[in-house]
This record gives sequence, structure tokens and C-alpha cells, in this order.
Amino acid sequence: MAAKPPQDEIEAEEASAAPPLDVGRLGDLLGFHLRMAHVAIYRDFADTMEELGLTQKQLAVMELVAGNPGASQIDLANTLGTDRATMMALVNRLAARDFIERHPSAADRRRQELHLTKAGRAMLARARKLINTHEQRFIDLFSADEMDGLLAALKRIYKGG
Amino acid sequence: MAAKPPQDEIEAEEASAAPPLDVGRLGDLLGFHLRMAHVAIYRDFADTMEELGLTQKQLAVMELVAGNPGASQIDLANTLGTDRATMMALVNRLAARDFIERHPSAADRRRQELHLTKAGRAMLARARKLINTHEQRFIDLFSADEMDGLLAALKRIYKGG
DNA sequence: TATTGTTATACTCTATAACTATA
DNA sequence: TATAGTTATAGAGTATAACAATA
Repeated sequence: MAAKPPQDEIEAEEASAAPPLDVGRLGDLLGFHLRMAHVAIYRDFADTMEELGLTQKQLAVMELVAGNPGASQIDLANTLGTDRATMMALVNRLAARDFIERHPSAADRRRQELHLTKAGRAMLARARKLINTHEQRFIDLFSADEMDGLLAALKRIYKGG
Repeated sequence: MAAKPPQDEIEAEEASAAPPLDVGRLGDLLGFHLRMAHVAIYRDFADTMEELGLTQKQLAVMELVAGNPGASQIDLANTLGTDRATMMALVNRLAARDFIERHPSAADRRRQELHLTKAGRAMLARARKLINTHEQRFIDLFSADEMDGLLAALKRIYKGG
């Protein structure tokens, strides 16, 4: 329902209801195009995952816990670039839905080791299938070389050259 | 304060305080890298504009109004991909700071034509200077050809093929 | 002292729904 | 009917500050 780009540009289709404004200087800003692209994918993700009720960030947390059993909230926060309080709220939502469990660490009793529950693993499996079709929509826009270049560029931005 | 990536990967630097987790399957997702890159630029933007108190979206609205005097909230919402209520809140904040004025349209009295105030134009001029230095940090990461390719790829994502 | 989890607080963003005025 | 603005509401994300327990 969200992205819904005009796949074929029908010339006969006169001025749509949405008059596109002149983006002016915005068009020169990397941040602007990055934000627009992010929003497009974010919405397609949200639409795709609507039936599961999982956001991009919630899925990221579940994938990280799945791949790093026993990770702490601080570990997740550092990896995803948020702070402790934000991650707390995120994990709380997932714990409330019984997807993630907290277990006190024996080695360091300040830490809570995070693990997926059985329900969490089942949800993740369902999510991965939906994600594949979601990703494919965007993969199809590019050749393999183009996609490699795009991913490399994005990594350079957030890993810092 | 935000992005702060390790510019040089010093081998002697032993395990930092932030243990990076295995991103696992996330690393294969375009949406994940796009989100991380967006967050990095978003934070650098926020840090850069802290003294002015302008967000990416607020600046986008001001640039659009500057380039399209008399545009309505609906026009802005359609261009930036949000809905009326979200744009209403955005414009309210800018109007409360006396950067934007609403004037009823003579042609269609349902519409409010938006214009920058004198203070808004002054703020935009200050913002543009700060944005240039912010953008330059990321432009420097790429060659001209690389940047062209990156922008083209991002546009393809949100304009849809 | 520093770190981890936690709680409280607040602001922003986002979206939906419903209402008013106008077309 | 449809559109533009508006208001109310709610959930999610984000960040800061403070505290307790532990290192």
C-alpha cells in the first residue's frame, strides 16, 4: 500500500492528484535521497510485515539475538546504534509478546542474557520468509554489480570511509 | 558526537568497550544497510544543526516552501511521503517558531498557502551554510562517479524502477 | 568509579479516525 | 462525493536523567 511506484509511465495519464513540488536544493543533498529511499523501504517492510506486527528494528533485534545467543541489551544497543533506554523499550515489547527471554548472567550479575523463546524462533522463521519477498522487490531493481556497489557505498557511510 | 566511526583500524587496539555482534542475516538485507547509513547521516545532521534546532524534515519543509511559495500542506505531504496529520504537526512547529505563515487561498478557500516569514528566510540561510559542511563530510567519502551512482541508485529505490 | 539494567519523563514521529468547511 | 485542514488519540522511537546492583 505504501511504495506503490508507477511501474510503467503511461503518457496518457494526465496530471495526477498529487502535484509534485520542485525539490530545489533538496535534490542536491545525499541525506535527502537517503531518507526518501529509507522511507520507501521502511514502508514496504511495514506493509509486508503487517500480518506479523514486526518493525524493522524489532526484527533486527530478533536476528541479532538469534545469531548471538546470550547477548545483552547493551550489546544490541551498541550494534544498532541506539542507547540503553531505547533498547530497553524495544526488548520489553518483544518480551511482552513472549519472543525474547531475559536470563541473569552467572559471570556478570549486572547483565541479562537474551535468548529467543520457542515462539520467538517460530516468529523469526515466518518473518524471514516474508522478508525474502520484500527484499526481492528491491533487488530486482539492480544488477548484481549495481547492488554490490550500493551496499559498499552504504557501508562506507555508516562505517566511516 | 554521534556517528564517530573508527577512522583508522588500529590493530593494537584490543577489544573495545563495545563488542560488535555478528549481524548474521541482517548483513544481507539492503534495508538494514540503508537504515544504518540513514541513521549515521541523520545523527550527523542533528549534531550539525543542534544550534539551530532544525531536524532533517523541518529543513526539507522549509526548503520546499522556499522553492514553492504558496504550496499547501497536502502538497508538502505528497512530496515528502507523509500524511496530512503528520505534516500538520510539522508545520505547526515551524509556525510556532515564526518560520512559516499560513495564508488562506483566494482561489480555493479550503487551502492554506504556506510562505516563509522573514525569520524563516534568515533561518534557512543559516541552515544552508551548516548543511554544506555536513554534506561535505560524506561527499568526501566518494569520487564524483561513485556519488553519481549512489544517488541514482537511491532515486531508483524510492521512485520505483 | 564505571557499567548494566531499570524506571521515569518528555518530545518527536507516524498513522488513523473523525469532524468542519469547502469544492 | 471528494478534498484540505484540523483535532484527538495512540503507539513507537528516541534521548536524558536518575537510581540500584554489581564490577
